[in-house]
Amino acid sequence: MNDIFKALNDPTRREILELLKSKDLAAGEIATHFNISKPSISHHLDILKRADLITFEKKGQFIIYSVNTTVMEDVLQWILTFKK
Amino acid sequence: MNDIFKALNDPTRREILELLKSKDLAAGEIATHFNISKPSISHHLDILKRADLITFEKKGQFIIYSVNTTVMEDVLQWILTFKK
DNA sequence: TTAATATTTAGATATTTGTCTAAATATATA
DNA sequence: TATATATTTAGACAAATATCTAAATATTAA
Repeated sequence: MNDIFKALNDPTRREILELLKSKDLAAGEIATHFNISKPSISHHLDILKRADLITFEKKGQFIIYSVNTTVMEDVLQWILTFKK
Repeated sequence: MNDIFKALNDPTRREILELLKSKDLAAGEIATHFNISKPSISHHLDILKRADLITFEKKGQFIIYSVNTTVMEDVLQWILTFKK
């Protein structure tokens, strides 16, 4: 849970998740959406990976990333405990 | 939204919210639940306040804090956009 | 008014974080 | 094999963060 909130606590990472919401993308394609270097994006992807918020699959020389909605469920449940 | 995720990205602050979920509490009462100095707790409360995740009311020399569930709704909606 | 209690503000410091460039690794293509 | 492309890893650095102690502010009670 700590890793998840940590991962969500960055606008770039949240935007990456929004991008992946509509379409799986390669790391490079993700990077082109931001004015940030590829190594930095790679680092953000790593943090999202550690939080299990994204999954990836190697396709030749590309690495395709997808959002993992099952982890979102955990956050959802936590939030819901505050609704009365 | 940035302020909310920032506020949620700390185990102490999340625990403060959980405490307030069951009962409104004074700043000092909140502080006794942690092995952290009162000024540090005050700082955490300030961050939660800025995110509008808690509200407060002055009662004599005490300041009573409550969780604000309406802001939780915003996070909830954001998370829900990932559920298909 | 003076002393005690509750809380915050100020200032300092060590740790964490986001970013960069340069280099390394892996795969595909000529 | 040699070269180009895709991505990550390593290392450095500035900015943000969580914590502390000491001091300031506000309220209550003697």
